[in-house]
Amino acid sequence: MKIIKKEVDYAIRALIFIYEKGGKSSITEICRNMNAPNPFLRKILQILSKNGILKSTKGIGGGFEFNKPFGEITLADITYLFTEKIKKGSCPFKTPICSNSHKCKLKFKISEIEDKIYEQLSSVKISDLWRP
Amino acid sequence: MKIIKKEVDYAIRALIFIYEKGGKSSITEICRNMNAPNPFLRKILQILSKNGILKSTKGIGGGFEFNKPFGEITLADITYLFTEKIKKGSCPFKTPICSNSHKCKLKFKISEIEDKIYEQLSSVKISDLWRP
DNA sequence: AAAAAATGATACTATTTTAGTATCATTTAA
DNA sequence: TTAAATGATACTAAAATAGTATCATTTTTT
Ligand code: FES
Ligand code: FES
Repeated sequence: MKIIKKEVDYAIRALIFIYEKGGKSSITEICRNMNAPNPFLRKILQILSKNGILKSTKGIGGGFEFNKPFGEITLADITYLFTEKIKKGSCPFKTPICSNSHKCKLKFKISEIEDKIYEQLSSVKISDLWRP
Repeated sequence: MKIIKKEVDYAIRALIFIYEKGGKSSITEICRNMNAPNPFLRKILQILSKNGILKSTKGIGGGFEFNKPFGEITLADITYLFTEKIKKGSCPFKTPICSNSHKCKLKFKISEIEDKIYEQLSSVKISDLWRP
């Protein structure tokens, strides 16, 4: 089971790099220092920007900086942006198995499972990964 | 996040069908009654057979039957057969993030997460899905 | 005003994983 | 001996993930 996508991986490294740089950096600079493809990382940081984790400034001297304290960002915050969440109470099968889908316990179990995943991911801060 | 793969989906339906048929059935018969492609289901049930959930008999009148009581088979038992498990203590990132990977907490958190997933899936029996 | 250096938006392509097919071999009952 | 089943395995198709390309917009510097 793959829990961390490539996008989340890059996003986290980029955040750590920006933090090390004193809180602000540009795609070009980040990519020079970590092994990520420039346009891909750009797409990723744009998503972090649109979702309030970073904020961006255009033009010369611009780049990305934190919009939320580094120490408060969790793995869940990042993962959430790149993975589709299961709708509560929707059947995980292509066509429902249960004859009385109304009484089905699995549907809720499945979203409980997802909740647990996020609960765990929420307990890990990006700053916990940085030089532990 | 997708938790139930197509193979798991088909496997569960097939098990329920076999159970309804009195404990034994053949691929041809199962496929006539549920909407799964014959050679794909065959590959799936072969895996259940090799892993002690079903047992098979060849030749005319042959087919698949339970090797383990229907009521004891859990969603975890089936999922387990079709998804690669994370190795305990392996870094979830392409290249490790932590400078001192020895002290890394995330590595273990990630396998804890997987354990929780299986814990939840273990609590759902296939028979729970059958006409709940 | 113009050029340069940054991000924003978005459509396209490649790679990998998941899903499904085809085929030949083996077993067993009629 | 043939038909009806599974075993093994290599191949192909579809979907999801990963990555590229390009043009637009903003901002600073000259
Ligand atoms: S209705 Fe889908 S598993 Fe119960
Ligand atoms: S060593 Fe990989 S996240 Fe810590």
